[in-house]
Amino acid sequence: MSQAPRTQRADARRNREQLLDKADAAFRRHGVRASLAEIARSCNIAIGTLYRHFPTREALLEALLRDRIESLRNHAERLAGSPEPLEALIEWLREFGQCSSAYQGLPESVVATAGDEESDLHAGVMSMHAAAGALLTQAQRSGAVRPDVSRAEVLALACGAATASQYGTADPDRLLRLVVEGIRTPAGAAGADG
Amino acid sequence: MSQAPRTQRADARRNREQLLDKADAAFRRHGVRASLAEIARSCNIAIGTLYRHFPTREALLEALLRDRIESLRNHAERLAGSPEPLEALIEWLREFGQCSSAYQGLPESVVATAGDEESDLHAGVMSMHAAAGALLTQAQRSGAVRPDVSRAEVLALACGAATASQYGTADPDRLLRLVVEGIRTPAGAAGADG
DNA sequence: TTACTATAGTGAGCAGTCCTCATGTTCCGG
DNA sequence: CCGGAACATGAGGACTGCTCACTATAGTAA
Repeated sequence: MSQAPRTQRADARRNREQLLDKADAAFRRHGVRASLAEIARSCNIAIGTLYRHFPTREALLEALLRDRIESLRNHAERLAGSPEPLEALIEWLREFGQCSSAYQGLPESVVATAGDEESDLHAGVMSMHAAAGALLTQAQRSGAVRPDVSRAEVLALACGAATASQYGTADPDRLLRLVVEGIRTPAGAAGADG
Repeated sequence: MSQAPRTQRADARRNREQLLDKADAAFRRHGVRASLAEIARSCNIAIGTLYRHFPTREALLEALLRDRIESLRNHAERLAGSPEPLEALIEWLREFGQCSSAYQGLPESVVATAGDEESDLHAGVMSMHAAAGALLTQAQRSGAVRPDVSRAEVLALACGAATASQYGTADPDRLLRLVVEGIRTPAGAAGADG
């Protein structure tokens, strides 16, 4: 029973926060394969402590991503019902792209992790996708976006554009706008096809 | 001067071929970080021999890529002057996407390597880009593609679409077609803007 | 065939990484 | 101040990438 301290000890919480902070920086700089020992070192924390907080690299990534994914879902829900569905979709895809390309190798990692239904990320990713799907459907109902593109296709294109923009010198916003041109309803099409 | 054997020894050439063959398979299965020791083992060749032929992982990748890159350049040059410039561009971008996404992590690797002007790949990649640029220009002159998209943007989009199609369930050809929709001249635009 | 040697092959070993766990330390409620 | 649960520690085992001193062989010439 007991009144045992329900909450984390103060030093542990401090360490956890610091680890997340430095891990984010390291993943941004070196991609998802950044050295965990280096992250621990940059916090003046022993490697064992890092593993106590985050038993695996994926756990650390999950912790970093959980907030962002929830934030993306909330953002999508906030944009639902916008009077300008296409602009809303673009705005959301821009943020989605930024998150997707924050760490090199992240999409592969997320797909591998979130595909596992046991994963903590699975549910979050699923509901984020659902919220994004609502945004897309809305833009399609408004007539701005072609009805024959799927949620998976739009997410893949936005993610691909954001990731690819890092390979070279292309501007991510510009690539996203080009992608959006591709999924818009062509000028002069009114619904029925030929 | 001397009559010393100018050419590679027969056993060395055999080993080299076998290494390239198995390395291609390993990179396809596990991405560009596949275990080199495993590749050597699958050839019944000592790890030192692999490193004798290919001093670094990048050298091995370069050897695998050189042919493909030259093939892409030749393909682009063959398609130059096609009576259907847009179809030609699409056909080439499809092959480009397939090559780009053959190994997981390849685009990052190629960009890092080819960006170095000392690299053996640099010149090949540059001339391939030039040939692709000609294809794009041709499609733009024909009026099929918007004049305001750059070569780098088109390559980035094609590469991104091909790569992203592997993250999920999206069909790479379908994504490429959507990308092409985005760079086409909008229906009902005749040059001057508003 | 044999002797010779440049070329090629070998794999133990170093260095770096991931992760574990037995041990030492610290916070916090009483 | 004490007890002990929670926490931190870092040496060490297992693995991987890569090196290099040594061995073996292909190909040449006598």
